[in-house]
Parts: sequence; C-alpha cells; structure tokens
Amino acid sequence: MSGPIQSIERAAAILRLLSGRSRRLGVVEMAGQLGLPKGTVHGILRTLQSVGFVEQDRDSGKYQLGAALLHIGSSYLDANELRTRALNWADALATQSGESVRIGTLHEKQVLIVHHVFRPDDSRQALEVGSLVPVHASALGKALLAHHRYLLADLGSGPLPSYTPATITDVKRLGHELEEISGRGWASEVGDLFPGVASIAAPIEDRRGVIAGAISISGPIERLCESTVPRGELVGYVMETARTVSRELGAIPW
Amino acid sequence: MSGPIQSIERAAAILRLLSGRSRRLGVVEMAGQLGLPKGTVHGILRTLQSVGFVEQDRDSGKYQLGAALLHIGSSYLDANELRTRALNWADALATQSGESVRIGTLHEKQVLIVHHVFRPDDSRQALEVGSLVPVHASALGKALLAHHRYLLADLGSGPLPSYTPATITDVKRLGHELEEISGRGWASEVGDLFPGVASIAAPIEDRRGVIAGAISISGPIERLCESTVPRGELVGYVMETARTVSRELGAIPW
DNA sequence: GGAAATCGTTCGCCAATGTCAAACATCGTT
DNA sequence: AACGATGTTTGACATTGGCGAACGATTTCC
Repeated sequence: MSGPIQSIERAAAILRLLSGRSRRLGVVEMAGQLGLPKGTVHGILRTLQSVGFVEQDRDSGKYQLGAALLHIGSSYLDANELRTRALNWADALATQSGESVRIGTLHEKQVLIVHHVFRPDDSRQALEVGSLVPVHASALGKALLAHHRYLLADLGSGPLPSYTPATITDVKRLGHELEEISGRGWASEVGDLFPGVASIAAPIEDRRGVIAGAISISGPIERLCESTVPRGELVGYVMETARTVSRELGAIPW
Repeated sequence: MSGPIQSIERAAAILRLLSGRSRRLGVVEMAGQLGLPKGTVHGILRTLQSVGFVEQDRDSGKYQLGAALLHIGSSYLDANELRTRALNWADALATQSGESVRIGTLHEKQVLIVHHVFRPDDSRQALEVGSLVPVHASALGKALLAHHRYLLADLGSGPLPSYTPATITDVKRLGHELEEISGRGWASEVGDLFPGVASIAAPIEDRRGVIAGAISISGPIERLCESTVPRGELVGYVMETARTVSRELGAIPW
C-alpha cells in the first residue's frame, strides 16, 4: 500500500461537497459532481451516516452534515497552538483598540478564521470562527500572502473576484501591494470586502520562522483610518500584539 | 456490498480519538487504542492528512486534527435547521432575561451546544458552540432526557459522574426529576455543574413532534433563583421562547 | 557512550474489501 | 395509470487496502 486510501478520499470529497454552497444534496447529485456511480456514493454515505458525520433528512431523503463534525471541528481549536497561545492577547487587543479582533490561517487559498473576539462595547455580532474569507480582499489574507508569495501564482491569471468597488482584482497590483506589506510588516484593507469597513493585520511567526497566521482588527473606516490611511496608533497595537504572539510561539527567542 | 465501509469507519474512529482528551497522538498510540496494526493506522493517517483532516507536528511526529475540519464542522451549523430557526429568538431571550443563552441537541448521550449567545451586558465569555455537556448535570440535558427517557437506561447503573456537591449522581433520583420535568415542561439545574451558576431550560419540538433540542439561560444562582427555586418570570421567558421556536419549526400549526 | 527500545515510515504479498452496473422500491408527476 | 426521478439493494469481479515484517531515525536507559 503506498497511495492514499480511495474510499477515505471519496468520503472526504463528499463531506467537502456538503460543506459547500448547498447544505443539502441528494445521492445522484453528488454522484454527478464526483463522477462516481450512485451505488458507490450511497455506500459511502451510509457509512458516514453510521458514524454521525452525515445525517439524512427523513422527508426529502437528501443528506447533510452531521452533528459529530461540529464537535470534532471545534476540537480542532483546542489543538491549534496558534489560537490557544493568542487567546489572551487577542482579548487585550480588542480592549485596547475598541474593535473586533480576528485570527486567521491560510487554508486552501483562503483565510480560515480560527478566533474571533467581538467588539468590546456592544452590539450582537455573528461569530465567524470556521468561516473562510478571500485572501486578496482581507487584511489578514494580504498579511499572509505577503509571506507566502508563491500562492499568488495559484490565484489564477484572470481578474480576482470583486466584492466592492474597492476590491483589488488585478493580480499584478496585488503583487505590488504585497511587496509593500512584507516590507513594512503590516497589511490593511479599506472597504475591499464590505463597504465602509476597514481592517489592519499583521503576520504571526512560527517557532520555525514561518508565518503561521495573522491577527487583525476590523471596524468602520472612520474609526480605523485617517481619511483612507490606517491610524498609526492602531497599526502599532496590531503589530505589537502580533510580535507578542510570535514570541509566545517561540519565534523570537530574545 | 452491504455493511459499512471499513476504512471509513476506521478513519472516523481515528478522528474521534483525536478530538478526545489528548489533542495529539502518535501512530502506535492510536493503533493500540483501536487494536489495529500500526501500518494500517499510518495509511489511514496519510490519507486523512492529504485531505487536510489531520495535521502532523513536524517536530514530534504526532498527529492532530486538521484545519479543514473546522470549516466543515462550522458548516454544519448552517445546515442545522434548529439553530438557524432559533437564532433570532435566542438573541431576544438573552436581551429579555439578561443572561447567556444556549441551544443544545442530544449527541452521543451528551448535549451538543449548537448555539450560544453571550450575556448582553458585559464580560468576555468563552464560546461553547461545539462543546459537549453532561446530560444529567445540565438543564438542557434534563429537558432533553425527559422526552427521551429511554436514554436513561444507557447511562449505566453505577453512580453518575459528579461535578459539584449538588450534582445528581443517582440514576433513580434523576428519573424522578425527569418525571416532574416532562410534566411541567421545563428543567433546571442549580449549581449541579458549576458552583454558583444555575440554568433553566425548555424543550423544543420538531415538525414531527419529536423533541429536537432545548434552549436554556444560565447565570449566577442569585439572579436566576428565589433562594433555590428558579424565578417564575424567567421560567416563563424560556418556555415561551421554546414554544415560539417549536412553532417556527412547524411543530405547532395553530 | 553504546545498546536497546520506541517511534514513524515503507514494502510486497494475499485475499478480503469495496467498487460497479444493473435491478428494485418508492415516491411524485404527467 | 404509466412514467420518470429518486434512494436503495444486490451479487460478481478484481481492484484495493490490510497485514506483518523490515527499515531508519530518535530517544531512553543502563
């Protein structure tokens, strides 16, 4: 045995399908998308159901993700060293800046949010842990890309998806900004993803010197920026926190 | 093919192992616990790693859960009808009661938290979505058990695990309380799980008339109880919300 | 400091295992 | 009432993945 195990790969593909756009899918639908006979897909689904990774809607017969995955998935957070080490500092940064804080890692050419602290004051906000945000339209993403430049090529040659008029859609222009970012050590985004909201992010370094993640603050442009430039004071907070977490991870021994 | 697929079952067992107490496990360790040859376990791990469900620590060689699971796991929340339907009402209940709100479902003889609203006013609290709480020491658990009485037998015959001096450890006594609960339609817990904190819960009914989940509020005993009895006003809020959500799920057509 | 134990990893043979296509059952629709 | 679509089951085939032993690299223990 040398290659990966076929049935497990297929099971994973099914789970990934179910975690995509459409929450619920039928057997033939998945079989079609995966190019597999429906009997095969059904066998895998039956197994996934027996272990609780998938549930079947009794009325429609369609399948959806199972509860066991929620628990397993959130267990990942405990094992994630970046997150556990950064917990307290993220809180402190939220208090200091008065804005919401996010920590993210690269995952499949996107940014996976592994921690999220709400803005201190008020207001009910949706928890974003576990969600994916685009690399090219977020401060977190740019901070990460700047130190994993090889990924830029994987984003394709065509224009990048646009979310607001301010989104950078040109790969070349993004490349230039990444250059700047890696030079100065922080990234920002002003209305690139959601109109009216800005973010400031800084990369977090690993024990091995690799950029393992990034931390950011987000809020209304008026609060984060002086006209359209991020306030130096806030940039300082973010960078300082990132450096502290990096040290906590063993990146900077001195 | 009739039975479930072996390799997928084993892969699931490995993932469940990794989501348990010890975040990081080695190949032989897992092989021992599963009673499988280590070569076999390694093959499965290699596959799980290639699909991002598992990551390997470079230094120690041990394995831990992968980032892909966080995203998939949190996608479950979107597919969960109970949670999506209850979102707004949970917020309202938090505002109304001034306490933190939780929504849970039965999962493997425990209560899986699928939604968590922080207490409105203040104070940083840890998000508990995805975590499991014991059925016999939580209001959510009791509310659910009361309508799935058959589960009581599965809890074993010996004394139940104790978390505080107030925890109900006797299965028989728990049975009696469940009787009461199913009669009056709400459950409570006063310092059973954490000293000084109490909860009040009510069951949520399904379209098919099955109890699909429960909703609760939690807070300091002094705020939730009159001496040791839950305040009638708060009980009312919780029950009313549970009924509203049940109606939203299609349980009560009138 | 050397030997032995332990770890993660690889290999090749064998057959148990999972795959596939076709038949079945159960819907809802025409 | 016949059709088409779905999810489900079946059985034969050979591919696939399981097993146990051997490898190389660490670490532990005398």
